[in-house]
This record gives sequence, C-alpha cells and structure tokens, in this order.
Amino acid sequence: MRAKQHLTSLLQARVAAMGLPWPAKAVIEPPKEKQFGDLAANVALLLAKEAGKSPRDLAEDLVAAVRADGAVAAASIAGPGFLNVVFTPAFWQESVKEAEQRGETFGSSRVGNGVTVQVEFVSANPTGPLHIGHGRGAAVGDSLARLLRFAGYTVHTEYYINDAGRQMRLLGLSVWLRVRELAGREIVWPEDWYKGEYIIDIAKEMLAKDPGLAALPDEEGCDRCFEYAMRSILDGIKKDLEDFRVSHEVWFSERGLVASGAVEKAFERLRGAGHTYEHNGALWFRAMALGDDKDRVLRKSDGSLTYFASDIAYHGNKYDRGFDRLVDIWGADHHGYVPRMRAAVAALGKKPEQLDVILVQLVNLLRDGQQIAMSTRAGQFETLADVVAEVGADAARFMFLSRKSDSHLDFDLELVKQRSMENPVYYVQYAHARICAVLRKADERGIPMTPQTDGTLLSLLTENAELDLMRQIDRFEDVIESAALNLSPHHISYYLMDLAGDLHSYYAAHQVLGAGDDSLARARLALLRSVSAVIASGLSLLGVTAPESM
RNA sequence: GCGCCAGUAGCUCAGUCGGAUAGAGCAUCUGCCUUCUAAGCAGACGGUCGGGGGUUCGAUUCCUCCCUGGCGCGCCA
Repeated sequence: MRAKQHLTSLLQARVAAMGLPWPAKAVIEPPKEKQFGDLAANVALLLAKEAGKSPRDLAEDLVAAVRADGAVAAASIAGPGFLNVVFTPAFWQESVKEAEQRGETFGSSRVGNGVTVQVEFVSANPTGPLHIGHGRGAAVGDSLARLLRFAGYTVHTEYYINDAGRQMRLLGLSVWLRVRELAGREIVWPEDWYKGEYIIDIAKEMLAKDPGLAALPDEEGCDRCFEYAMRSILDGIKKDLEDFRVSHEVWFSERGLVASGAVEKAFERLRGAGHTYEHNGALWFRAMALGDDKDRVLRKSDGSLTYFASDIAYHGNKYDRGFDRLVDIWGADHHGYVPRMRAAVAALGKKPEQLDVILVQLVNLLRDGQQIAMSTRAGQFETLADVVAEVGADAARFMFLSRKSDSHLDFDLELVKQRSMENPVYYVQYAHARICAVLRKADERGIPMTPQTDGTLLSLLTENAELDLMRQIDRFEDVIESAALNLSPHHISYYLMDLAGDLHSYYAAHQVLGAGDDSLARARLALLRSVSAVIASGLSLLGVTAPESM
C-alpha cells in the first residue's frame, strides 16, 4: 500500500503541475511480469490525448519527476507508454517495520468508511440439514463479513429463517405421518413430502417423549410436529455452522415479521407511492415499471401472501434498522429473483447500490470423480456436517473460497482430502508452520528477537527473494481493499498462495539461522515474523486456521 | 422462445470497470534432502483466451451474431 500510495502521490503532483486532471481510470499496480519493475502506471497513456502530447513524451516528463524521488531506484518507460518504477531496498524494508508496528491491524483498511452493511447468508429453509451447497454460501458470507470488517465497514450478519409458508407445513406433515406410521397406523403418503431419514429420527424422538402423540387429531399433531421439527432442525443447522466456524449475529424469523404486521405496513408504503394495483382479486406490485420482466403478485386471490411479499417487508425492515447497504447471498438458482428484489428496493425508495446480491453457484459434490446426488426432499445428500467431518473445515473453506462465487465448483472429496498442491490450503498453512518452526528454533538457540526492528538491521535484507517478500507484505492492504470493493474474498486466497510461494522459494534458497551472521539472522527473523503475521491474518479472514506446526 | 452465469494449457481454475510477451497448480519430463519441516524448491514442456464480425492506437476484457454446458422464466418458497 505504501508503494502504491507513494507513486500515486508523486505522479499526481507532477500531473497537477502540468495543469492536467488526474485520470479516473489510472491503474497503478504491480506489473504482470516481474521484469518490468515493482510498480507500473498507465497514466501517460490515459493523459496523452488530453495533454495533446504523445504518450511517450508525457511519460518522459513523468519519469523524470519520479526518478528525482529518493525512494525510487529506477524508473523507465516501456511498451505503449507504461511507466515502470523500481523502489530502493530501503523503501521496501520499511514494510517490515510497518507490519511490526501495526501488528494485527496491518493490512486493515478504511475504504469502508464506517458504512453500515448487513450481510445475510445461508438462510436455508429449516426443513433439513445443511448440504454442501449451503456450505459454500456459508463460507462466502462469513468470510465476506470478516473481510468487510477488516476493510473498515460496520458489519452485521444475519440468517433469515423461512419459518412461514408451504414448505414448512409440508415438513410438519411429513413428521406427523412418520409419527403415525411408527405408531402402526395406515398412511396415505401425499405427493410432496420430506423423505429423509432425519424425519424418522425426529418422529421417533417425539414419540419417545410423548407416546400418546399419534392419537392427536391431525391438525394439532401437524402443528406440534412442525414446531418440534423446526426447532430441532434449526438447532442442528446452528451446530453445523458453528463447526464450520460460521456465525450469524441475528437469526431473524419470517413468522415473527409477518405476525408483527410488517407486511401490511410495507403494502401501505408501496400503495402510497403508487406501486401496487388490484387485479383478479389479487394485489400486484408494479415490478415491470422498475425493470423486472413482469408484475408480481403480493397477495394471492385466496388472501394469502406470497414469499415475495414478506421478502419486501423483510428488506424494508433491514433498511429501517439503519443498514446503509445490504448484501444478500443466494444460490444461483435464484438469479431470476434478482430483478424483482431490485424493483422492490427501488420502490422502497432506496438506491440500486444499496443492495448487492451475490449469487453462489451450485456445488457439484464428487467422490473419485463420481457425482453424488443431492436432493433434500428425496433425502439423498451429503450434509455439510458429513463433509466437514471428512475433509476438515480448513480444507472445505479454502476450497470454497478459492473460486469466484459465480462459477461452478466441483468439490471432490478425495481431492480435498489429499495433502498436495491440488489442495492449496496446505501449501499456505505449511508456509506458516515452517516459519513458526524457525522462530521456535531461534528461541531455543537464544537468538534475541527485538520486538521493534530498527532500520540498520533491516537494511541487511537485500536479497531478491527478500525484496519479493517485502513487496508482497506491502501489497496485503491493496488486496484487502480490492477484495472488499469487489465483494470477492477469493482474492485473498490467491494472494496467500502467492505469498506462500515466495516464502517457500526464499526458505529453500536462504538460511535464516545458519546465515552465519547474527545481525542478518535477526533481520531475517523479523521478515519471517511479518510474513507469518500476514499469512495468519489472511487465513483468519477466510476462517482458516494458521497451524504452528504440521 | 426469453433471460442470467459459464466456456482461458491435457485437467482444475485465476486474470476481465480496454493496456505490455495471457498466469498458477495438477499431470508429464529433468534436477535438488549430512544444514531452520521435501506437505517443499529449481527448471522444461504445454495456449487460434468457444467461433465469426464490429468499435479502438490497442480487445481474453466492450458491442453484435452464432455454438456448447448449467440454471431460471409460478397467484411455489
């Protein structure tokens, strides 16, 4: 971050002195190829037309200004007008000092500017255990929340419990029928019902507590079964999420929302602004006028509410609670619902940028390349809990967070269990463990570890591999900012793989304790400490542990 | 039929608010453990960025038309 800020301010000063506006699309970042230098800027290219000069001439001017700076070791022009800059080792060494001084806050950013954002994720119907697809949404949502917090947002996390509606009635009925079946009654199975083993378990549990249960009239039996089953399944979901290191601050009940009259209030609000009309005995929302394909029903002609109706009320409620910005994380199969929700947000008087919807693609669960079928209704699935128990939360989370969320993901249980580069989580964790081993050894040998490293000591860090590591350390905050702005936690994963790669190269090429020089050893230890701190910090944003030994 | 997402090395995937010679891991091949963890390192091999047009000084990135795969198009949730 220091490098980027430093070069930006040098260039801005020069551009301003030339009387030119700073281009909005200026990109100042590490070049694709290391050979081009430490940082590359495309400012000359962008300003050429405005300045009435060739990119080359403009670049000549800028490069001269940049070269004069003490932190710049070299600056050159390449390609169609790129400005390439190499900083002095002393400049990079400052990164280690900064990392030491800032400690756990190193890499954190203030781009969020304190904006209050709510992240709502998982929100699976409590009709059965979480499966692997929910796990992906859970990992993405949880990490995004951690990331946004680290980037200076005020973050609230929430799980929306869809405990009203037809699916839930079906759940109650399914359990009730199992109860009756277990009690030896003749059962006529309806068309749609939940067939999973867990339904039988719940029915058995209920019967054990109340053997007379099956004698209740249907309506009462269904109700009791529904309440019990939902509570039981929800408890299971909470437990599974906890084991996956995912937390929600608020569990928000749809039923409670409806009971509070919030839906009717939302209707009033929409009606007042002219967004609704009656047609064929139903209440409609003018979604088409706000960009959706068609208008949508809010209250059906039979008087009951649609899911969409309570969802509008729910989002209205979120804004009323003071969240400036909402992030919803949904399964990609709900993408058709996005325009409708956006229309609703507009009707509530909010700006489009106050709602972000992250669509998480479905997960293909494989075992040795063979697909494992998943369907909650049919009761065949690999639960999140089973997967976490088999491969571990670290490997599962890293796998989910190493892909952008809108691409399909093959999750092969055998591959994720392998401890190879097929599984980069170990590569990153191993880098951390290796550093810890060196630090332990240093401690055993009584090498003094100065807590605040001084410049003289750090000036010994001049190897290319050391400069690479320091450049990576400096880049951490840039990565955090761009990951936060793009709502893309997977950028962190890729950064960590890069950083771990540089560490492993360095480790193989240079001895730290055997450096032959006590000062050099101490300088290198300081560097390693910073690297391990950054790795641990990045991993914690992914919800992955940083083991001290492996 | 309409819409959304995807198509990048043999495989799994990054990169894409237009920028340099398109990257990584796996697989294959060649080397490296008497020294801090070989779950590692160094190197080689590997590409019409699905295809055709267009815009631009410049396109994997933007527009358009096709092809392929997935998913949506309910007074379901």
